[in-house]
Amino acid sequence: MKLPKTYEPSEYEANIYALWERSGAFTADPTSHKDHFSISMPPPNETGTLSLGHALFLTLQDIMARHARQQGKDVLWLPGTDHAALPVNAIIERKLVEEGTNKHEIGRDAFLARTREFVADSRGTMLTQMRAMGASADWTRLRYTLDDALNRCVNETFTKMYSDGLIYRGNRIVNWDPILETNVSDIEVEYVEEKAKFYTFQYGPFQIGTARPETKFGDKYVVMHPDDERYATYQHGDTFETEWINGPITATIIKDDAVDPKFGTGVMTITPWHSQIDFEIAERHGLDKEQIIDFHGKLLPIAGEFEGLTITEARERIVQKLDHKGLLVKTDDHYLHSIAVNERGKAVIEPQIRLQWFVDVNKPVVNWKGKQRSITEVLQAVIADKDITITPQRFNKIYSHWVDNYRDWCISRQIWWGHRVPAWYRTDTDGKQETYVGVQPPTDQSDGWHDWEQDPDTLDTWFSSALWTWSTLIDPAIAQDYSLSLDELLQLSPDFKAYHPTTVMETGWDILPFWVIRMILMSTYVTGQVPFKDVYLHGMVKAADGKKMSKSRPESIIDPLKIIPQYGTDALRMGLIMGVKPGNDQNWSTGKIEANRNFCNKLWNIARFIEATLGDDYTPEKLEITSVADHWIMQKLQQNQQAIHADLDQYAFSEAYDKLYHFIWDDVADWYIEASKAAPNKPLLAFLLETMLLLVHPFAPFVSETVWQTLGWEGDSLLATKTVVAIPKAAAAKAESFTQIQNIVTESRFIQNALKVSGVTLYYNGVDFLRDNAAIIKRLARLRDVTEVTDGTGLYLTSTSASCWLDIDQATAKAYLGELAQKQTQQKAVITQLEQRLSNTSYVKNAPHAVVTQTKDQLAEARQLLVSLEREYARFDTTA
RNA sequence: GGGCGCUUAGCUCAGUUGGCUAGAGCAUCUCGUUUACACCGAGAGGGUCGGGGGUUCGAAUCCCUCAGCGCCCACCA
Repeated sequence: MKLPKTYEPSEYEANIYALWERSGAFTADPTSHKDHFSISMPPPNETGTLSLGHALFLTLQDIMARHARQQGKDVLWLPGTDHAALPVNAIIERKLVEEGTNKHEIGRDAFLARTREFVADSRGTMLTQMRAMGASADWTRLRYTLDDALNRCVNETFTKMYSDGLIYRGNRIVNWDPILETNVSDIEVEYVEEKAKFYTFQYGPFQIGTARPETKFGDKYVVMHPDDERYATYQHGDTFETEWINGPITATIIKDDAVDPKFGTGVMTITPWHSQIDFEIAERHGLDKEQIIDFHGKLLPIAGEFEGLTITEARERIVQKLDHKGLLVKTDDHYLHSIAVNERGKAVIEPQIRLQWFVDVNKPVVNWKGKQRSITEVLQAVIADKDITITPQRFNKIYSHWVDNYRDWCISRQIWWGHRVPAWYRTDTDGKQETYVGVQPPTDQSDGWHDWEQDPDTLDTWFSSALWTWSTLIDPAIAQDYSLSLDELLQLSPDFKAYHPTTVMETGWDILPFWVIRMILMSTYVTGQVPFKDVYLHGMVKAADGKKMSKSRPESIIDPLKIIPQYGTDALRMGLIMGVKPGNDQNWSTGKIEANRNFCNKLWNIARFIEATLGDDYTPEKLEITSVADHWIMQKLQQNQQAIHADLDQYAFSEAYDKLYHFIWDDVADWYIEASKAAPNKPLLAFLLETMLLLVHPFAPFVSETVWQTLGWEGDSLLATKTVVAIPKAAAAKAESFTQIQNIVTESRFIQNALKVSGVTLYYNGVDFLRDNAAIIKRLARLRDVTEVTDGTGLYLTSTSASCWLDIDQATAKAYLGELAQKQTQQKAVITQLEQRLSNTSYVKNAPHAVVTQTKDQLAEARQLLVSLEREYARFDTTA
């Protein structure tokens, strides 16, 4: 015996993984004549550690990749990491503060050197941990969002979009984080409910409500809905004088339908510099905009005596001052509103107007299928035209909703870690400014002009992530040749030619708007291709109580690296996909992991049994399907293999897993292995094991490969690189006989259990398949014997048409009358139901023929069973 | 305000275009240590599929409605 008694995953996993990687089993070959299959791995944060979310996506993508390899495809699963600009930048800034310095003191170059050092130290951690999950990724093609080639792609794309007018620079209102001192995109902002005070002030003839009096210094426009009857006497453009915080001001009346007449007094003043809505109103009417709060969150000189105070410091004092002036009308202490915070760091967002770079999503300059369209039009078209399908389907709606509400994407960030905006500015001696945008820095020097200076900002991390599917396929060596255009780079890169569009994008539904939509945006624009044909979205793994795993509740976080040594990676993988629907969140449950640890053990022991049965001196023999059990298991094997592959082709992972689990545990272990103990078919057992290992492999690669390697039936061959084997055809009639045997065994067990008897003899009268399988039945039903007789008394079995009975004396058997009566009642109910259905002419007329036939068969079967039951019942009733 | 999802056994969840007596894992109860496995085997109990209405020969599945839970988006002057 080569297989030890128990499977200890931790003793094998690392070695098995090393064996795979060393062998090149995961290395893609773009020159292969096989069909290509490709997945871009969503690049995790390079400084992160493996979470259950990572474990889930690695499992799903690994199943896809391994399944495709088994189907004989050339597979590229391209791994990588993301530079995660904002969080990494924040970590370094915090470290600097802890050291008593800051980024401005040490300067940009030192800051970047410091950051590079930090990420280099931590990047390996994530890569090692991804391997621990068994990920069959092509590590020879590992990419990083800050690779030189990717940086070139970023600059090329930016330049191309700039020249097409898809990227512009403008003064727009942005979500400003005064703590991290950068702006963040709309979708990185989250809202937190907060109870606040809501003040109503007298403002000239009007009353206005606000929760933010500290922004009101510069307010000189009062806005109301044009149809609001209460203010019909006031005309758009009218002015009036009023006393305000720091003395008298002149205010102008503006009519705009952005105002909700039902809210408060239906009148508001606006602060265009610090509110999205106010900004839009100001834009519509060409109004002045003034900055009130600086970029550190402090009040500017316009606040007069309040200058330099923070928002919270100033608020109460301003209210007091207005109160003293008699302008405070009322205060509502129970006002509930949402405040915007940055999801990274949770700092309160202060809208600010800043000169930023934006992607224009509405300009119709993208060439898609021969037409000039806007980005949003292309994004809608790829779904409408089914160039891309999303699983589960319901996310189509969510996708459309996002795209319909897409606003210009602000792509510049005021942090240092990341791809720097490829724009340079210079001024001449008269102060005239010139902008240059290009892949490489401008080199010209002209008299009368100052030197070029690069834009200090970096790009949103998602800008480079959006290029991921194709930028990672560009040959890094070719990318160094700047004489080539971006299009030439793509066309000359073998990986791009072979693997793009990628086959499928597997990721969490939460980053559909951040990433999936933007990859489609960039890929269609730059390459003219969709980035992927299918999108598969998985759900979140939440804590056992159904709430999010959160750093604020450390006890809620499950660390996969603690689960793996305890239960094995395979158990974790299968536990994460068991019973989980695409796009649905799941709650963590150790029970599922345990169940799969047990499943691995079951598989291991099936292998041990087969190994022991074959014996050490076993030499391969020709496969022959002989017994009814053989035919039955081969039929099951064939059906399950087909069904499991079909499920996997449709990304129905939990369905495929469920079939696999029950085939192996119920059919193979509980029936076929047990039957084999009476009469083993060695070549068939060997074939069955090999086929099972192949079926299990995508789900549980470690245990399956460990068994395969330990047995060493084919020398050095790897299970990971084997392809699907054809299953020889079984005879349906013989397989059916085995189900008869199952009925006999099950009923015999049931009766013995119910009557608390054991070691009973089963008699039968002239039934061939019973004669042939007497030993198997005896063993499985734990009978004393299975004997052929011509006649006799006892308790007849009712679940089979075969004539057989258990040798149980009348007195004991009488106790079974109750069971028989109960079964009769059940059976009569079934028959009544079926008869009613068939007597319904509409049913017979309307239901599909197959369904009606099925019903008739069921009825015939049910009647037959009832006859048996009644006969048996009568026999005892009369002899009693 | 708009949208999406969920509500099925004690618990966690499957149930693919409507069609076997609605399933799984865990838990529970009974029996059992037979040399693959106690991380085991055999057997059992347990659900009027959230409530109500409708469509249909037929509804857990489709439609309407109500209730509860969760999430997303917008707004919050």
